[in-house]
Amino acid sequence: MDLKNVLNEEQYEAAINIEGPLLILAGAGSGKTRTITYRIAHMIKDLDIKSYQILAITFTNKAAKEMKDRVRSLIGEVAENMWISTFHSLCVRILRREIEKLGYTNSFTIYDFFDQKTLVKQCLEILKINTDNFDVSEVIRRISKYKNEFVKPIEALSRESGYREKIFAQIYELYEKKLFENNSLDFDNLIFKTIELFEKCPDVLTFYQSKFKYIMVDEYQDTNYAQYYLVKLLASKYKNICVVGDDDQCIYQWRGADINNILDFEKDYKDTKIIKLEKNYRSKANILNAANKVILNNLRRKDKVLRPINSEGENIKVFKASNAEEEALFVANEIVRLIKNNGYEYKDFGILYRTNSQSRMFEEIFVKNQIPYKLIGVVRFYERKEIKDVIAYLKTIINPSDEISLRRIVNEPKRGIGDVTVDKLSEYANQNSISLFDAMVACSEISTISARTGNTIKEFSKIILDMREKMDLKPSEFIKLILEKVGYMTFFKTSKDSEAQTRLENIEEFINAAVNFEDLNYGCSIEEFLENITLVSEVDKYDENASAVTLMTIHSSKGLEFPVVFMVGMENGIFPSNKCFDEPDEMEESRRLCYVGITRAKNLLYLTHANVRMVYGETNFRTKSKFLMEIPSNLIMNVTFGGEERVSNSSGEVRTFGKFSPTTPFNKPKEIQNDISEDEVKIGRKVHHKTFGEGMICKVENSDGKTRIYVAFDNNGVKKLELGKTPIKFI
DNA sequence: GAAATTTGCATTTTT
DNA sequence: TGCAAATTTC
Repeated sequence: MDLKNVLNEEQYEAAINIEGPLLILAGAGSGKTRTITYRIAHMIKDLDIKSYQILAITFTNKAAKEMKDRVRSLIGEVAENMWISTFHSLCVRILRREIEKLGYTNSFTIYDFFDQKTLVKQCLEILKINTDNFDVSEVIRRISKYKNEFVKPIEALSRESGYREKIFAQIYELYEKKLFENNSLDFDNLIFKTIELFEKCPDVLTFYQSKFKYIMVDEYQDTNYAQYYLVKLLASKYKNICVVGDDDQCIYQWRGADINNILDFEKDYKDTKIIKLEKNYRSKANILNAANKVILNNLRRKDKVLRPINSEGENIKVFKASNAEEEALFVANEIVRLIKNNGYEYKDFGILYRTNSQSRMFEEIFVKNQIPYKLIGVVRFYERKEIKDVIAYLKTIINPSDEISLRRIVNEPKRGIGDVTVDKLSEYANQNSISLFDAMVACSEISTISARTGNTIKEFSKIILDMREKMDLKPSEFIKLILEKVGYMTFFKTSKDSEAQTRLENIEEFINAAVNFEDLNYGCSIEEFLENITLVSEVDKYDENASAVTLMTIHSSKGLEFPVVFMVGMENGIFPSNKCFDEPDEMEESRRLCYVGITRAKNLLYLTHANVRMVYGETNFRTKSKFLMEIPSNLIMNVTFGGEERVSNSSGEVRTFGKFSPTTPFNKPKEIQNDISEDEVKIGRKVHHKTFGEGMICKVENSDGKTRIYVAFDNNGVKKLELGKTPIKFI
């Protein structure tokens, strides 16, 4: 391969240094993925390294897929045997083969956050711990922390001395025991158990060490201790380890990512070669310089600077809005203007914010102005109740020990197996040391359960047992069959719930997802399908070609780029958050986040902040973000809504900046749901209620300054509602 | 049990 | 403020 022609000098060096430890410090937009894919292609094509000897680890499935596609396009199907995967899917793959050595069975299920929550609640109940002092999420965080640091329950118990800490360790111990009994693993366990497996079975470790002669890890700055340790174990035989990362982009410390992993890489691996990729191909020079200046304020970082390849570009546009609404209007207006005058498309815009709750105002304004947008990362499809129920059915069938899933669906749809019955079954199961499901099968042995309930239980367990015989069906067929057998669809079809229709559609969508998966993975099993949906995130599904503006948190934007970026809510207290002002580490992480946000922009960068904003129900004056002040003023251009602008450079000159087009389809915001003016309330008008669905106003009543309306709902009869208090919208 | 009402609480979430 | 969870009410 003619690498010299397609790579720059540093990239070339990175691509040809194959033996021994290599640290690639790759700044944002420096052609990192390109370098890695050529590196792999070079190894296979020029050096005759076998593809099955290569392991490449990424953080997202999307990144893994992209890398695989790009390698494939360079060298063709030989790439197929290469392991390119996320940490988690790598571990699942190993564990599915070997976990029996740890006493689990290979049909183990993976628990998501919600399953974890349920399990922790169970643990707290068993240990009789008052939930006032021990918040479930806090417990999960602590447990996760232990696992990220590879601390086993026994070690946690012996190391903790504080009163609370001891209790956390106790919960951790029980939680692990329960997970084991359920033959289930949580996300952190996938990595934890793989390490445990390697420690316990040196022959297994040796096998993988020998297999993976060449290892690459992307986004190394965001690895936690457990991941670091796992990589270290795997790489210790050949030490052909290449890690790629950017300490300035470490934004997951709060989740256990240890920035020292990248900062100390040279200490960990003797004779490390370091290559810096500092040429930035993505952003205009002004944008890049701003990013460089901001990040310079961090103390703990590797010395490097991003050098622009592109021209200066326009100045960074800063807009001070009087309030949140104006901020959103401004953004909407700019989008419309740029599309009209400068040939941009909707998909060229990314709106980035610190917290998901900030998206609301933008959505509202975009809806009103018919700007198509896609929201990433708020309500995840697989987190909807009905979808989780279907998944719980699958998990119950696949893994007979999974009590969490079984409990979830045992009375869903309602079939008369309530809490009392489940408690009886559970007690029997404990006494006889069998699983809850086996207790159900043997329910006739339990004297306290009536014959009628017993029959229902038998009927239910028979369905599950029958389904276990049908696991060779295609996933979509399998899902359809189970739903039919338990009458789930019929339940929704006859349900009065106004959400029923949506739920039904979601389930159909879920079946479609199964069909899609089958098409892409011929002959795949239900287990594979299930695994895929548990391990795939929202950002993975981000479609860069969809014609819509993207709204997402800065965190989710890592690895993406947009021709035009709006970073909104640039105010102290939001970004950086209040906490950062007390904790320097948090401030630095926040600054890195700011750096990530800025470097997403290719051509234009907008930073907006509001003078007044409502936060937690309180309206207060706001100050502009500390980070904004860190950008040299000669790179900034203050803009105003209408069109004129003021340049805040030293010379104080004023230029004109894109006039507001009169044809811009712009409406001032109209009613928000709760301040509907009374004269709009007319009999016959159609409304939508949050819980009751659609209906029509049939009577209006005015008394003591309140307006009450009577609405005949399509599915829920007539309700009397107070205007302004009830969540309705006109349709 | 479901619906209405009150209370509480509030970053970021690659898997 | 706006929401989800907890609690009370019907």
